[in-house]
Amino acid sequence: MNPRERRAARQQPPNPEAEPADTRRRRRTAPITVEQVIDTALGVIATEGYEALTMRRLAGALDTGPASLYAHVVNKADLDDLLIGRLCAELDLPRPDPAAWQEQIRDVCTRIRDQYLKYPGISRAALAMAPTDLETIRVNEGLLGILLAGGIAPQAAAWAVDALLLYVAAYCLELSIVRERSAHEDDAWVLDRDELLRRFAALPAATFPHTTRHAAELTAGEGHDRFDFTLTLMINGLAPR
Amino acid sequence: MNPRERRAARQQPPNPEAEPADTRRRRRTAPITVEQVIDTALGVIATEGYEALTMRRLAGALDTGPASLYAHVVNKADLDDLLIGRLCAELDLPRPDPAAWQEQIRDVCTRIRDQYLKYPGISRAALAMAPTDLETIRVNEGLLGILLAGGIAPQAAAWAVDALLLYVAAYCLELSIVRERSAHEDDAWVLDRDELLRRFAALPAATFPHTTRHAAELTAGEGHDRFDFTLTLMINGLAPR
DNA sequence: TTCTATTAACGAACAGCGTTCGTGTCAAGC
DNA sequence: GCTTGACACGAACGCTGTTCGTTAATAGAA
Repeated sequence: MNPRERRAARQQPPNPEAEPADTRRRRRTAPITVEQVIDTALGVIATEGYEALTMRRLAGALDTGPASLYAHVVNKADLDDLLIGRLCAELDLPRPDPAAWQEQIRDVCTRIRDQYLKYPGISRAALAMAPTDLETIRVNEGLLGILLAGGIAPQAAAWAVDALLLYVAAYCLELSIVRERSAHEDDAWVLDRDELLRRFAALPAATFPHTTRHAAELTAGEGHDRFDFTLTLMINGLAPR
Repeated sequence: MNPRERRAARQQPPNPEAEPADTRRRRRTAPITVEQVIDTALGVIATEGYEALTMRRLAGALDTGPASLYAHVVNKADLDDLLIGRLCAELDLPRPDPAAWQEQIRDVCTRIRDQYLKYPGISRAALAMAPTDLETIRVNEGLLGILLAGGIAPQAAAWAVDALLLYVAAYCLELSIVRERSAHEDDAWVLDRDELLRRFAALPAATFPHTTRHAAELTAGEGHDRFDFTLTLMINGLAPR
């Protein structure tokens, strides 16, 4: 079976009459399955980051050569789609509660964020993904349902889902980049907050009055304070006045 | 002079007593300068996209080999910083007007967006950039000034600048990816809006009630409607009630 | 003017990347 | 028992960013 056909088959709604994972024995002690590839890939990403996920590295983790992967996956891009699909599939979504839609939106976005951050850098793949994957649509549907239940107009709700997901992915991507740098960067190029604050304060106050004056605010934010702030921003902007 | 020293020198505030671009002749008819490298790189990106900007391609455009570039640039990452710096330098920022802060924010963000989109894919480099570049700080300062003039509290203003810039970069990155796909993708994998609408509508209504019902809204949006919407969202969330 | 130290430019190479081709090897169906 | 088809895989291709060692040309000193 052509891997392109595999991909096409995957995009169909799940067909219950398909035979379940046949476990025939091949030359290997156990044949490689797509699920196994996804699991291994996520393992590599979790421990070494998305940048480290190469076809060769993944093949090595499966004790085989890179060519073997192409029997299960069309592309690296296709693999990316599979990974994001898996991540989305693991998310469980609340049943929309009209009275608590703001809390629910915040909750789901936080869950997506943490899911992304478990696999550093993977949000880059999320940005580039086709909006046709079933699991992705499921998450979209979940968020959309919450907003609609909250009384948001359909058009606003649809675009807001888009904006929220885009922001979450971008936030995680940026954070992963920063973390990766601070992890395995030999020399400078990476700055902790104190250093950054000092730099801002040391700028010429004539040309950068606000930056020097509010250096503290610019560098403030423990944990996900910035994330929470932006979510509040969008939710507030969305809520009918 | 070591290219790392070059980089360090670049990060200093501009020193007016530095001698201006000496145009000594080397073996080449004209020596390569950093500005020339940046110009050529931007040219490559503008016509072929950021993905096509490799050190070899860039060197080729300068009629030399890839090794020659490393006399002017530490890294590809360093080159990225230079490119974003140049883009920021070309932005002109309005003088903050307390009465029109919302318009001004929208205006500057739109300018940044268009600047990014002129060089497709470059926003990826923007996401990864160190917040120490002078031109980047200049843009930050400009946005911060507008928000402060508008009466936004310093902490909210500082974080809002962050959120806005992050969203703009992510929006442009996503758009560039989609455009690149629709440009040089042989077969499917790219979907126009009609196709997308049809797919949404064709989903099982039992499991995706909102998606099928509001497929039109989900796929709506000419030009930068989504961009404008999200900016409004954030600005509305920011404005004191 | 002549000599030397510095510096940019460059050719060649390295390790690694995604991907493809051809081949080998196994299990199932007639 | 033989054919068929799917899977695994070694080897290779054309890329990538980056480094090394060398060459050529200039700037400043003598």
